[in-house]
Amino acid sequence: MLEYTVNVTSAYKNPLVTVDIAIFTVRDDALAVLLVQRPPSSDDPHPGEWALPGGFVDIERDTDLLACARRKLKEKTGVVTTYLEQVGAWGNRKRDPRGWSVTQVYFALMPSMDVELRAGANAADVRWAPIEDGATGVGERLAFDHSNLLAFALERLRGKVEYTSLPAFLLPEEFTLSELQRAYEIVLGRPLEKSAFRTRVSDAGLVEKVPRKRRTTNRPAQLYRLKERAPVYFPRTFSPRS
Amino acid sequence: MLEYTVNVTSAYKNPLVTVDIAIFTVRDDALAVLLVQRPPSSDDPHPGEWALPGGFVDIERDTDLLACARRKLKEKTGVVTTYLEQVGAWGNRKRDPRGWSVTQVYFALMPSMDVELRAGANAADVRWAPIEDGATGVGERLAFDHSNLLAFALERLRGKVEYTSLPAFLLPEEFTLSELQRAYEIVLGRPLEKSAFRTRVSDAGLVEKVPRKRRTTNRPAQLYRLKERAPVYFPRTFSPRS
DNA sequence: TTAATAGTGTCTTTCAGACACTATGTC
DNA sequence: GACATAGTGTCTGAAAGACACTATTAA
Repeated sequence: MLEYTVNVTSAYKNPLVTVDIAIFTVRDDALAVLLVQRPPSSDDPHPGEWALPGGFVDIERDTDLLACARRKLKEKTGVVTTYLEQVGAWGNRKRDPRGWSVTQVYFALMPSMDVELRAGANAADVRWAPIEDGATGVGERLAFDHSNLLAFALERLRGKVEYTSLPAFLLPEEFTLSELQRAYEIVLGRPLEKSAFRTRVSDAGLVEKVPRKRRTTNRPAQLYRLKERAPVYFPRTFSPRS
Repeated sequence: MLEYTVNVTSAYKNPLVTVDIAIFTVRDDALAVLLVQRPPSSDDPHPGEWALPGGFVDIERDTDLLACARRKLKEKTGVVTTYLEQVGAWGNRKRDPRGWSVTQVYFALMPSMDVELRAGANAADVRWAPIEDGATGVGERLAFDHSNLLAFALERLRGKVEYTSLPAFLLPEEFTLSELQRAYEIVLGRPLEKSAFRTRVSDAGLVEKVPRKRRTTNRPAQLYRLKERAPVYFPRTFSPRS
């Protein structure tokens, strides 16, 4: 019988591994990110400060990294099916006072109506924090290096919005094209031209009509839903960057 | 009967953390990736098999993840300054028989002339393995899940080549525009149109002339070098994908 | 009828694709 | 001069930007 006995020193020298998630939604006509407040007085670092939801990988419960991220997402929001994407990993000796640690950062997109916030264990409070147009984060400094992690997640999100259908995942299942355009504008922080936007969306085959209309105080708007669950990539970005 | 006892690290409930690197270069007019052979008989898993270079994060020596990747790169190739980018992280219970493990995958680009291969500790042999046009990896199956990791690294590389200057990092410091175009074609696996390519490169301000020419058996070609160390992003992809 | 938003058509601009053309070296 | 590769010019087509225009409902 062959044993792979990992020696104890090696185990000690292994970094800590966490998963942190930037959960985005659109609320009050603005992009918002979910924050949790760390327990006010405890042995954990940064008591009482606000942070991205996350925590240690549990090698008993989590079969893989994505499952770990989904578990944490569900614990805070109750939401299971949503868009979830890995942003990157940040690891060094100093980011966590408990030792050399690596965090796997994800971002999630969801319609705000789906969400029932739950503080749950390990969190004193939960809230949506708005992100100002063009800002790289929320108004306050977050625990650990989470302000930086949020800035990276935002940068990735804004970058991909230029050429993908990601903002559709911020909306409820059925939406009008004006609502979709508004979601793009909120994430990008700049207005888009209506005609070009609609041609682009329809050329990409992103959405399909549903036999309903949104009725307000004026002309009703056709409702659509996503044709595919997966994101769609457009042939070009919205406006050349250079 | 071969049995992997439940590893000691489980007791600490923390995953193992490794860094693996897909090091790419252009050799013999083809894209190639660096492989290392695992020691033929040892207590380590997958003896004698070929794998991407990598290994455990050393929390004593490595100040952060990038430093860890640079250390491993230098150990195998002697190269210090090169393009290095994080591709993503893969972690689950089964990928390493020693226990729940997470690997941070990077890819590196370098001119082949810079490289002096070194097997070093922990590796029986080192070699460049060519990647066929359009293939998702090398001809053989790699140790662990490294065939998958390589496929992801390749996908990322090919994707970014559509709209960035990355192939320039596969070339020596001075190069002709034809050589640059060839590097793009090798990575993309398809021919590009000369005129469009040159307009694009010059519009992007990617390169600058050096006062030398490459002399062969016909008209000499102007030599160029990168204007910036950092990659340049083009306003559009080479050819629309949809 | 008016207000308000939904939705379309047309012209322009930008840039890649195709391809022919000229330029400049070696032999 | 022949040949080979370097390098340019011109036309076309695809898709975004700008902006005016029409359509449809509630009140």
